[in-house]
Amino acid sequence: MDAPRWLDEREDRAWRGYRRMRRLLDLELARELMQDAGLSEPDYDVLSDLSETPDQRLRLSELADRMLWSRSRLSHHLARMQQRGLVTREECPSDGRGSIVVLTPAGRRAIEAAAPGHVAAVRRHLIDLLTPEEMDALAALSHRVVDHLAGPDRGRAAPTAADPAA
Amino acid sequence: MDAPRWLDEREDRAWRGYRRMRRLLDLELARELMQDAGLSEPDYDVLSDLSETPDQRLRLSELADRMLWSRSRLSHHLARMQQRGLVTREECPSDGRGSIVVLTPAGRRAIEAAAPGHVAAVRRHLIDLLTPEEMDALAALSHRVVDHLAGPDRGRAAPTAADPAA
DNA sequence: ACGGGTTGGATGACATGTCAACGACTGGGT
DNA sequence: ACCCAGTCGTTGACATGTCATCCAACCCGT
Repeated sequence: MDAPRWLDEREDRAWRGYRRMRRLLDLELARELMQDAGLSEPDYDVLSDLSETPDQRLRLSELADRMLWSRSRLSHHLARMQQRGLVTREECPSDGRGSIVVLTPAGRRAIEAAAPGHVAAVRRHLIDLLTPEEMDALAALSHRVVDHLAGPDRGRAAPTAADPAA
Repeated sequence: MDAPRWLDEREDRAWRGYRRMRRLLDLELARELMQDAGLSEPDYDVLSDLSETPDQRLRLSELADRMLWSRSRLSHHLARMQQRGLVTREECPSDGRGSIVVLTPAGRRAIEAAAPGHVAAVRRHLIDLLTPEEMDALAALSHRVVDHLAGPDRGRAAPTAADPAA
């Protein structure tokens, strides 16, 4: 990295804007969600993913993969959610090590109560501010970035340079 | 919120893509930054903001405002960075309560060593993947979202509905 | 069926962030 | 000069996330 190619003004605008949006949008959405529904964003995401599933249940690692969380983090977080009665764990019949996360009725009620308000907030602070072209651009660009990050190494080590593993 | 207007497919693509990008991009940039320079992203941001300033020094609250951090968070974080010798605190001559955060030579060296690699990573994983149109769209859209969030209440309480404070 | 390597998940120690006080200081009104 | 509401920064308690490690159960070649 001898000649560092800095960001020009246009690139800088995009990068700084992205980061500021990221931070402010998150703060606001988290604030409203907590205030209106008593859920944190991580709570919401767990409940949301579970509720989208046919039986309201998922293997812990399957859920972790979908959410891009470490198993450890999910395990800790589920412990807290379990204490609040939002989810339970069941043994996995097909794999003695595994555990299955299940949405409780209270958990279902919580996500159903929270969802409309949360979606409205997402609209109010983001979606409804975008032109159709921007919406598509954001979708296209983000998916490209995601594919680029997921592609080269399938979620493993750094792909920077010569890699002795062929 | 009687008739919850859910996200249609196009909106959903944008929203999910954004969130996935957010997460993956962060993980990767943080990982590389830590590996290459031994800095966390928060470390980098603090050093970066300080180094952009004329005298390499800023009032704590000024820095906190720029970064959109709470004073408390910044105070804690500075304590850790101070222990590593990256910054120091000085008394503020004009305000007896205030404290001034100063970049140390070691801190300057750290940011100068880290910056080229970090910028390169930002390019590699984001900037260089965008078309010029997407770059401008991202800048425009993010700034609009930021203005919208900063506007109605100047970083104060919820702007949701009727507010008794006129 | 056994043994070695791998995976799923839990756990404890620790790093980090949030929130609610608190004490020090300021500045404006009297 | 003095009060006093508001601001600055720090602090401690707590919530959350990360990392290394552990154990049990799995897979697979023998």
